[in-house]
Amino acid sequence: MDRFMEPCLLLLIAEKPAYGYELMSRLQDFGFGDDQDPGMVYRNLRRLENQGAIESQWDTSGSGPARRLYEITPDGSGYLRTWGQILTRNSERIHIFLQRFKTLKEELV
Amino acid sequence: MDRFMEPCLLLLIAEKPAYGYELMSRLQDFGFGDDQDPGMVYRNLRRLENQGAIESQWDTSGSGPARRLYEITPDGSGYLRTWGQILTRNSERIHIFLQRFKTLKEELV
DNA sequence: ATCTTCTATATGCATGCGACACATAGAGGG
DNA sequence: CCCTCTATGTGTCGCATGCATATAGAAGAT
Repeated sequence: MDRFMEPCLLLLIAEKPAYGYELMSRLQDFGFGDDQDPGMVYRNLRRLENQGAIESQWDTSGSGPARRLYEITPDGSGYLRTWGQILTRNSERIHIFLQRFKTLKEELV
Repeated sequence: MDRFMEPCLLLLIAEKPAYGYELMSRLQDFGFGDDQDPGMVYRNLRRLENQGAIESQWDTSGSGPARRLYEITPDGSGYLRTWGQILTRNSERIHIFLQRFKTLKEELV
């Protein structure tokens, strides 16, 4: 899956502003492992912020170390819609493959 | 799409032995561009052959430059089945994303 | 008091794929 | 003789991923 984490993070943040550490576990909804590498998550968040898709502010309230609260921007909503189109297309391509693969297997019977 | 060309080439060759140049255009079935980069195709074929998934023999009959005829091996059939599982799973993950994305959009109305 | 664990964010490095350009070469037609 | 089509490759660069590692606050255990 190519950069699949990016649209998932965008969607999760669009649903509800969130922290990086929290997003790490919420990514499991989309089939990411529960042992998800933190590095990937934070790097993706950093890139999205550099692109202007999300914005963050430090949150020092609550216990434990300071954490960044991420929110989606209007630009980010646009990126998310684009990702929706890309993934719809990818889903169609995979579907074509799987259909043809299934046909091939049946012919071998 | 991550390495999506590899299973597509395997499937096409499994359906019928083929030449690289021919496969370049047949890849369009799976949404690859008609201006497909030859480099990627030949590198993928080379890798598959190194992995033992396919075998080739030079074909000097016919007009034009010599060409390699690729055929799938038993190992290659195994790889193809594995790819089928991987892509089924990826398709499910994308489906989850698209469903949730759709839900989010509807809530915004 | 100190040690470990949990929360939370971040960097360093190696590897490998993809995108683009470029190279080589046989065969046929104008 | 040049151009185009067929056919198979290599060179290079950027970037994403995977794995390890660093930093640090806070809470609970001994």
